Amino acid sequence: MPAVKNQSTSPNGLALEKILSAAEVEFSEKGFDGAGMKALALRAGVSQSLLHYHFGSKDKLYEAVIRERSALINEERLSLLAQIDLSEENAADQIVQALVAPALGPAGGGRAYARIFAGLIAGNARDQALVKEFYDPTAQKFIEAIEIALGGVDRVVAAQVYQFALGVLASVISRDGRIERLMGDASEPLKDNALIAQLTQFVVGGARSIAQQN
Amino acid sequence: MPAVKNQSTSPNGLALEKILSAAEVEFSEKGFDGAGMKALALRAGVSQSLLHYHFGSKDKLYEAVIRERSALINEERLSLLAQIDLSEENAADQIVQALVAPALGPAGGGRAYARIFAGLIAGNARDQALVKEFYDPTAQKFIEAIEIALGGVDRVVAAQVYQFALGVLASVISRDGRIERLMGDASEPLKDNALIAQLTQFVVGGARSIAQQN
DNA sequence: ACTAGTTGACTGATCGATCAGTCAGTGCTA
DNA sequence: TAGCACTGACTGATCGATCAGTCAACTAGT
Repeated sequence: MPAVKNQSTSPNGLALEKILSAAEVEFSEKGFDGAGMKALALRAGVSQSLLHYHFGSKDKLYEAVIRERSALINEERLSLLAQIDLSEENAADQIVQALVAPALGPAGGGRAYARIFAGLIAGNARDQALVKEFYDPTAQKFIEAIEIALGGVDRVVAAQVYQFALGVLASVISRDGRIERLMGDASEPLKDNALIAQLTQFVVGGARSIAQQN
Repeated sequence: MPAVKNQSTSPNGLALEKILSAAEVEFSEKGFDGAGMKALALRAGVSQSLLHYHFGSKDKLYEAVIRERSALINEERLSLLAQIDLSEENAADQIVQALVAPALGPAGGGRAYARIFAGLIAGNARDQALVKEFYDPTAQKFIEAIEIALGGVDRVVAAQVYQFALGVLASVISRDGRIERLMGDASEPLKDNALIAQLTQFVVGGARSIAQQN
């Protein structure tokens, strides 16, 4: 059992990547407990044994999926965050977009992110541990930026705003057709950039509303 | 198999209620797939067979849990909503509180609600069907109220605001200790009423920000 | 008032299916 | 021939569900 090895390098056409992407879909659709190693292997087009050969256990495979996706998202988030001039007028808007866009964009793998959200909200212990390890460091950076962009608000307020913003993101990340249902007949929901713009408007508006009364 | 029968009446010390409350806890902690009928029966202090005797299947039992809890929450929400004068200045604040407070309060059974959120965000088909049946009608009423309270905004905007508000609620409903972690050392998170107040401030601020630019 | 018949709540045993995980062995490459 | 990727056959455990059957409570007939 070579454990995980082969992190992301290699020019190979190995089965590792097939497994990882199949696992991401499977876990996203069924959740950790709902997903089965047999079905997962079938989707990846490899034997079930190979999953254990490469990753050792179901838990490890799940962790590998989260690790891989979080690395992509965090990289893009921090890259966008670094380009922001926090003294600018609309710094807060840029911060929110840096937080939100990577999760919704092509590199985002919204499905895996949705899974993490689901696990968190449900209070699942496994996902909590993964979030702490893979997402907390980046979250800290964003909270510090929010402190400044909002005019030097308290850290408690900034953390609260960050939490709220994630909640709004979570509400958008699952495209389940409910919003269309609730809007009724002829209306169409916002798409992509327009949705991100409105989301940002909402979060920044809410944040400023909180900030100015504290 | 008497199916569900005994909806809520009866002065009995029957096992039905023990099963339902045990199921609510079990499903909340482990999710639908993670929860086991054996463990659930053990927690309720009855035989595993009795679960099938009363509810027929695991799916039906899950549905019964959601139905019971959603009835309580919807009742309280609609009751609070009916008391609001939509022409008042702070009608929007009252609407948000009417939406949020029942889910966080004692009658709310925040755990079960968190589960529903989790399923929705994860895109689970089963939970989507339940939400459509048990939560959509109340949601429609709230969206109509938001339309008016925000000064006659478009229905699309009102629905979007409702969705955002639910997301913020979801971010708060799971007390998993992350917010404390992100705040750092000495700080303490908001509790109960103060939290609801800040949540409301955020949502209404965000909603107004969206409304006035459309 | 006693009993036979009926019902409903509930249980222990057990079902086939499926679960994650193991292992000996095969083929390919260096 | 040594090492690596990979597979098929397999295991014990656990899953949700079904079964026949027990037991107390209630009703009806005499």
